[in-house]
Amino acid sequence: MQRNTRQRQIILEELRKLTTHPSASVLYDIVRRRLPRISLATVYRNLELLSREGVILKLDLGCSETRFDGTTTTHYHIRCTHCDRVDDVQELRPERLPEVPEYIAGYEVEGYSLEFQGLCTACRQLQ
Amino acid sequence: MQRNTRQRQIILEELRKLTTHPSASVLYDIVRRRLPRISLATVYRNLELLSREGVILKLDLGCSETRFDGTTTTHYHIRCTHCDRVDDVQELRPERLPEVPEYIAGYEVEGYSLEFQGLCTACRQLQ
DNA sequence: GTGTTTGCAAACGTTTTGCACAGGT
DNA sequence: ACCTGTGCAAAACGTTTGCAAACAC
Repeated sequence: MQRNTRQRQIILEELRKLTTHPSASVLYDIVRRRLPRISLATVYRNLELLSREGVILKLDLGCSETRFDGTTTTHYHIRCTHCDRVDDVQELRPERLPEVPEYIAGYEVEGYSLEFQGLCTACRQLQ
Repeated sequence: MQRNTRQRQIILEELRKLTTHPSASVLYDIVRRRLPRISLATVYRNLELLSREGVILKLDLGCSETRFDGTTTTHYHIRCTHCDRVDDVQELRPERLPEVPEYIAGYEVEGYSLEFQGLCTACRQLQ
């Protein structure tokens, strides 16, 4: 049976406050303000557990660190190729989403991931 | 000015022989049969250089290792969630590919990545 | 009380780097 | 001759693990 620890509560609470799709270590720095003795391993373990349970989303975008999303409703992301900022994509017309055949190349298809890349407003101004 | 070394030639040649989208270390093991003294760092450096030049493709799929593709023509991939095998996707109707607006969420869009996941034939039979 | 979760430190797997030497042009 | 590229070893990086103590239930 799974337990409701203070660490897990606060990790989820702080993740849900953010729209920035933080990495484990960014979230660790934030959570540490409320739980100064928490360890990075605890953050990793809870993010793993919460995403395995479908409470949060683990985002494997093209950047070095895995990012996390407190929302699990289907939506897409765009990542800045310059600063690795990640934002939600709202303006996708659903009729222009990929078709998902039951089988592709002999595989039984389970799903797909779609991620946009671009230059964010801030980085565009630096160019 | 860039040089045409034997290591670089053979790395590219062996990558292009494969349709398996190998990781750096898998390709290293193959290249080593022809160049026994080559180092893994050289393989990494050349794969990085070749992909930066647009000669090959660096695939950041959801698995632990980066995979490489000797082909740069636009196509998509499907990865087995069980064994991490990666195959090319042929059967995508282009009218059901994502639309790419010029701007999304304030970003100047550069492109997108689309990857399918599923169970390959071999892994399906083990279930 | 039991069994899950924690903090810590150490290990892990992948990728990158510093450096002196080798080799392409 | 120059200066890019190599092999090697070590470091870096993000993440996971083993363990004894702490804590939720």
